[in-house]
Amino acid sequence: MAEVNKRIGFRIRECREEYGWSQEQLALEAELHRAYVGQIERAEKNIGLKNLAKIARALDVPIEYLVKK
Amino acid sequence: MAEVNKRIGFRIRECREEYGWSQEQLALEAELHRAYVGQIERAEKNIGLKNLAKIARALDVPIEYLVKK
DNA sequence: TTATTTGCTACCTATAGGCAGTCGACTTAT
DNA sequence: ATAAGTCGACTGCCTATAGGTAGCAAATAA
Repeated sequence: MAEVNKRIGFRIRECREEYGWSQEQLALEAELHRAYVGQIERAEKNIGLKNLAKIARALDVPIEYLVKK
Repeated sequence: MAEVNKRIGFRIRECREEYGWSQEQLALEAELHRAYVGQIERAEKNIGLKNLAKIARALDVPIEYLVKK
């Protein structure tokens, strides 16, 4: 998967762990499925903007923080 | 389509017009199809990160500029 | 041990990604 | 004027994959 997907996967995991959240808890907050969240963190899916926005909102960070180099 | 898609569609168009580029020229630079670029600008598709990165590179702007509020 | 969490697989369906072609509005050359 | 060219809006269509889920194995913690 593209480098940009690895980057945001890593950032999402980082933020999630700061909260001490499990993937399942994040999934709940973002209204997504836990397995899907895992796939995003592992950069197995090329996430679309809508779901990226959902996750950013759940983590209370701006989208640009997740995508920035 | 989601508000985030409208925002980036507008930003892409803005940047493209600053270059004086047609949708076709941007499509060429970004290695995408002209009709698809039009759909993104009109927020008719929920763009994925990979293609967003392609367009940002073509426009020589950071991705975060396109997604920021 | 037992409970919790994550990794991973296989699978389905909704839609993104991608393309051809038409249309109307403008511009420009003839 | 008008024919030719440019551009963006828009449609319809195909296929690749994102989005979403179930289930189980393998870590991790308690």
